[in-house]
Amino acid sequence: MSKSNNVYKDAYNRGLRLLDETRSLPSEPELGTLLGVSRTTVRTILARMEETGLIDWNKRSKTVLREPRPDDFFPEDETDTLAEIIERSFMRRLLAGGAEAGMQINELELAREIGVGTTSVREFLIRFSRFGLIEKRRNSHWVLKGFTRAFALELTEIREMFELRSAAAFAALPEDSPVWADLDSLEDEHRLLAREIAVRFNAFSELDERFHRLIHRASHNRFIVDFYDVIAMIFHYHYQWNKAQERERNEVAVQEHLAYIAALKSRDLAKVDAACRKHLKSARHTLLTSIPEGRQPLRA
Amino acid sequence: MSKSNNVYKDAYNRGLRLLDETRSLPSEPELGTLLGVSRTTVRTILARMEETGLIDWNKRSKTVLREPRPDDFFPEDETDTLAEIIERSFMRRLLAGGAEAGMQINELELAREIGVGTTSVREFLIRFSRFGLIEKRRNSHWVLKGFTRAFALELTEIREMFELRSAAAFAALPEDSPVWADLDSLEDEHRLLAREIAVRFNAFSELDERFHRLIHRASHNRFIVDFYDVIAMIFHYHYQWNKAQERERNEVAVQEHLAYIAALKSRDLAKVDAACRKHLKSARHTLLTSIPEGRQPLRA
DNA sequence: AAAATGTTTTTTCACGATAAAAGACATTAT
DNA sequence: ATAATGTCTTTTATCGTGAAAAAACATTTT
Repeated sequence: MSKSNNVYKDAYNRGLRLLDETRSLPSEPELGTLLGVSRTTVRTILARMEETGLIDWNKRSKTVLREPRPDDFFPEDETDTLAEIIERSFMRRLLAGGAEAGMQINELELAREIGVGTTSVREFLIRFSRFGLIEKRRNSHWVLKGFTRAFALELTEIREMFELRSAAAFAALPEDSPVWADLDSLEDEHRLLAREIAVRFNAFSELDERFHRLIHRASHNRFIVDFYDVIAMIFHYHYQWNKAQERERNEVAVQEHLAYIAALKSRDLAKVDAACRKHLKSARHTLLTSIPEGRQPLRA
Repeated sequence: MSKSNNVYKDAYNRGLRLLDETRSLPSEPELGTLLGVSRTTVRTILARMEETGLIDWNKRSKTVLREPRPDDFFPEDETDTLAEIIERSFMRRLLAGGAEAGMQINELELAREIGVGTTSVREFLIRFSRFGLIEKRRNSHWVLKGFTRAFALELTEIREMFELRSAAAFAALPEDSPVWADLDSLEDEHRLLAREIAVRFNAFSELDERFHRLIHRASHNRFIVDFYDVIAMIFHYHYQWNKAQERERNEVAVQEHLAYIAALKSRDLAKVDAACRKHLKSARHTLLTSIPEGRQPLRA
């Protein structure tokens, strides 16, 4: 086996959802942009849609014949990229205990366990190394540095430095910058979520990421923007395993975001700084309490 | 062909240098640590040394028979790792003009041109991507972002943020920390270089890196420490192609370093801050003047 | 018994090969 | 003439493979 056709399968599933909305599909290039794939893949998708009787396809005409049924969709897990599969397996191992700092990581073993080639695992580890959790020994194995309190402190130190700077840059943006509209709509989403927090509290993490990314982008600095990938990755997994008081935590965070947004809109740098610090402080606290480790590192 | 034996060849060359110093070689494990390779490689080296009549090898006894001649050494270029070869080729293309921003990078073409497999090129590009000069389009090619003025400004912005913080942390280190001794010996090296600057000015870049890495390490933050890799990489190539007023620039930098060191030793945070800022300002200026680009970005 | 050497096994590194996906070119339809 | 479709070519993603290098195990020497 060489390459899975998950790109096709994922695009096909997304394509099925388009059938509900229209009587006939647009042109091939248009579908390509819509689904984010090449025309080659679009044609493979159309071919199958015709085969399964979903559409009638003849050159430019692509008439919808019937609505897609649940069994028309490819199974969810066949649409994942290899990188996603490897990351999930790796993180499960890492968080499911038994992952002591200093432990060595074996490419071959990982590859066998996940059922993929070594090349993919190697590439994953190289990409993953920028998160600061693993390190390579020159022509030898990888070493796990562990998701420790020290790691969390180092991460949040940078995060705070970057976000304070980005927030200040954001507040200084001209009136006519499109980010203000983005901020307004994020504010609306926050208000909506605040009202429905009891039932939709788990929708927060996604909103959280969009909000912070918007702020970081104001820095106009690729290193700051890219660093948010590290934070996002950590918080993504953190949300999955630390469910304690999730509702309460998110409720507090939404309110902090709203205060933060208000401060940004005021363009008062002192207020922005205060609101930003307050939110980051509680975000750090949440992260730290979820790391079980008795002893605090020496450097406070 | 599968894997070159550059590890062996490089270790062999370094091993030859040991022959000058002793009558007989130490044990295999000891040689392994000394050369930074496994015992397997040590034994391959010893086998060849015996074959070429350099030593007499019988179990524990490894008697030196003669001094190594120049032709005993493997050629320099056979001791490079593939990663080094690829990086050099890539940077040469990137700096040798014709590398416009937005240009796309072709893995296969690069691999063919350098004469290596595609896997190695892919892995190199993934590793290299953290420098912020290239970016991957999801299941498609890489895009060159270009070594532009904007890049240099973003890089130096982070550098200044990190170094000011590290320098402050450094100055706050306790009296008995071993870094003060390191700083002292670096100071000596700087004084020595200052005296011989006329003839040894090109020894500065290596000293520069060691000095700044020492300071960054005081942050005790892996993200700050790792970020110096980006700076080091840029400066490494920058030094190679911008030779204008190299001697003068380095002379100034050495003096700035000495002032910076004095400030650190005084532990006066205000002085540290001032000396650090002054040096970083001229470093930024040097880097910026070497980038030919008329228009300055809008965000000043 | 501790440390070295001798031997075998495992892992890493790098390649060529192959299917999926993208992209380029030629042709046809509006 | 522009934009779509049809066809062919190139590139990317992934695997299995084999040599280099590391690591583990067994045996001998001090």
